[in-house]
Amino acid sequence: MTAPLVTILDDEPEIRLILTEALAEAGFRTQSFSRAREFEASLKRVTPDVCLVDLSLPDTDGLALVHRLALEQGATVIIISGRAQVQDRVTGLELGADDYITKPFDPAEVVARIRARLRDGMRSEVQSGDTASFNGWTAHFDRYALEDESGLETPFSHAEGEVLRLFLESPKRLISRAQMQEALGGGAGESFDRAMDVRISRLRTKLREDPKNPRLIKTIYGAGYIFLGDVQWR
Amino acid sequence: MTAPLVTILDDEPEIRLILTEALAEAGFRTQSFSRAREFEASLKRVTPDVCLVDLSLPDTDGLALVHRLALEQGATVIIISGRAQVQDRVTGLELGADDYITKPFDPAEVVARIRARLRDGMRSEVQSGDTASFNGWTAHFDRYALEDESGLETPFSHAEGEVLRLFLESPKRLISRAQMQEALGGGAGESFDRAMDVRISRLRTKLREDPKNPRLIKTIYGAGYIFLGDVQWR
DNA sequence: CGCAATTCTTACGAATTGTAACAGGGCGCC
DNA sequence: GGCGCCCTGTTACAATTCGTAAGAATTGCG
Repeated sequence: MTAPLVTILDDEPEIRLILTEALAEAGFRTQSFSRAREFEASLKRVTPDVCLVDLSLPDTDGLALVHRLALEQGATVIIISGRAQVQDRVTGLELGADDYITKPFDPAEVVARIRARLRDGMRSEVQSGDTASFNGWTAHFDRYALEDESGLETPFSHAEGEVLRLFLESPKRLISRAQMQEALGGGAGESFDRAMDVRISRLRTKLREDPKNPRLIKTIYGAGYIFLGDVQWR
Repeated sequence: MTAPLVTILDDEPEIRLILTEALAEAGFRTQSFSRAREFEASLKRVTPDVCLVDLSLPDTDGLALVHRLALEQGATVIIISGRAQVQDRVTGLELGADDYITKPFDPAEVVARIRARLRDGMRSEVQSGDTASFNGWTAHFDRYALEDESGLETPFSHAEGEVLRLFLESPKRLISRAQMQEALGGGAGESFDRAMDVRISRLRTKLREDPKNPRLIKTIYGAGYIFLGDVQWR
């Protein structure tokens, strides 16, 4: 699995530098161009996963280029432009761009928007199943199974998975009972909240927690629960 | 081909009105909600093509909702928020949102961004072949047969094919019973939903699933079904 | 009309989940 | 520390949901 390739087309060297650095740090491969000519030539050799394109180029009509790229070539195009009028953005998007970012921009947001576009492509492809690892365990939410250190899998149910997901989404943070109830069953009906205790109890058994000394799911008396453990989503 | 369905979740009536009008004019069907609860309930019946979600909701944590929608349900989510800080936008996008629009917004831009997201979805649906492969199997919908790894073919019926096609069109995504009934039987009569169970049961037999440990068609108790398996249409 | 294939309905057993009851332990108060 | 009250954990049981077998109804075809 190679890193996604992002190409940058902008005539300002400073912008190219900022973007190249930010993207490299985010784990992407990059190629940058200052002229549309060179950029289009390179497309004949490789197909980038995302193209960042500045509209105000000296040697071509940016919008026409975007149109060729997006609608004819089927590439994923993000426009980066100094023109911030709504009308500019609308026409850019209507012409086939997948996103439109205005200068000045924050590199972190550019990275986040690129990731969003890459996710889109994934969705139809191999779709990275959402799994998370923590302290020797691996939770496979796609197939509802908890994987041991040794690879042994224990299935968990939907209700258990909801609780587990909630914990893994905010580890090392106190989660109050009310929050939990709201996030899960839809706390409208004040059905006895003991259901939650049971869910957690069952989850603890599957995680093989020592009742006397829970290491992962800790109870904060009178406040809620807290999930310890170093979570890493994949 | 029916118009794409866009749902709006925002607690301000004025915003809902503006968006509903703009979207209707642009040719979309719309549904709007003021509470997250009602919104999530509706998701069990229909799957919108795009969800517009306001983050600052009175009755739930907007970010958690977005995460559930985007990663768990695989929905296309556009956040509309009053919080305009870069950090807010980045976390929103990282959590799975497909776009992030800040208030105040121009309806025309919202429409353009929705169209961009819909284009994305189309891109992968170009696959119009009537054959799909997954995990060693090949389904030939043109001649109603399921092909083995070894080339052995098992015929399947029309009803079985409908279910299989539904699964293969949205793999690795939860499909609620209601959605399934809508897609199949055409929600007419409230015929006893056991019919669906039977269809799925028969399909499972043809796929030689182990009843105790199904690998492809998984049941989510109280929620629906999910089809695992890496699908590729030809 | 008869036959066969398909599909639905019915029925009952199995799995999951919520509810209730009881046991254990923390925390304040004396 | 000891006593009670309240919060939490666990177990048992009931309600709901689901799987599948078998018979009934439907459809299609000759």
